[in-house]
Amino acid sequence: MPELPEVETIARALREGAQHSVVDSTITDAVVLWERSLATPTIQEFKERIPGQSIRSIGRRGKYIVFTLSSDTLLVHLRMSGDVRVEVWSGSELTAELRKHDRAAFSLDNGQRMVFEDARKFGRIWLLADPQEQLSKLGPEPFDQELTPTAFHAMLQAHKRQLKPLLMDQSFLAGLGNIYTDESLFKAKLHPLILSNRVTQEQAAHLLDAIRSTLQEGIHRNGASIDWVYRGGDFQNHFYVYGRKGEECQLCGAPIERIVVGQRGTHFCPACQSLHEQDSPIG
DNA sequence: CACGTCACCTGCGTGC
DNA sequence: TGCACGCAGGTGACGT
Repeated sequence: MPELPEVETIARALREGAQHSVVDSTITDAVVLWERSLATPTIQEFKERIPGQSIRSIGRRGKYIVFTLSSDTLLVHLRMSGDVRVEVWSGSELTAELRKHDRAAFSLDNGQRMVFEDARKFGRIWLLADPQEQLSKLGPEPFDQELTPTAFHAMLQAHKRQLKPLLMDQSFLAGLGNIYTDESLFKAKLHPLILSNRVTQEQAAHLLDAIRSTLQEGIHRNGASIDWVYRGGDFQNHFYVYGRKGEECQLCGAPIERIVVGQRGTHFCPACQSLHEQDSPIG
């Protein structure tokens, strides 16, 4: 479950905790069950450095969950199918009663264990002395106060790229994925293939508003839960275009179209999000 | 610089 | 039922 609102929801759950927060607990041991889930360092070094470090805080940057530990920073990226759960742990073998898709587990000194599960094995974990090693590659947070409509317009002007792939580029803006990009573009009434440098100041302001309100609603609804990747979110019941190919646009009644952009299914209303000649890659 | 393609993975729904 | 196929919330490495 991996766009900004889902990651934010998971980070919040870990921070606030249904039973006990994992914040302020100390990690006593770690086990990695799928080697490639650990991006860095080596498993051996990981197992040496982790024990004894306490979890000082849990945050989010882009789609990364950021665990600030006493000495290092633990980053978790869920990619397509990752999730992090916390459960009561008897204190027996750390690998006891783990599930089929569990890729790493951390025992805590508060009677719980934290488990990274990831069916598709695309997710990654980093243990870094300096998290900026990874995070500095990211563009601004969508809710950053310094990201003004004018600044956003300037960012769009600085590129000549199709709007949707640009918005999904994490070095341009951090946090949007396939679903929230489609929903944001619909709300802003912008075609996914418009060239970024053709977006006007006014359109850029509307787009920034649309991105923020869409993400905000996603967070408010605890993210979206789709297929077998479920986390209790509700936003999937409020999509305007995503997964609605052939259904009537809720604003104008035209059938929602699905095209492929950058290998990703892309959903939009051809009437509300028209590709005017002056905006088109050709025109 | 921008874009297309493939790779990394497993699971699920659909249609024959 | 079996099986092939297409699809899936992401990203990174390549080639053009």
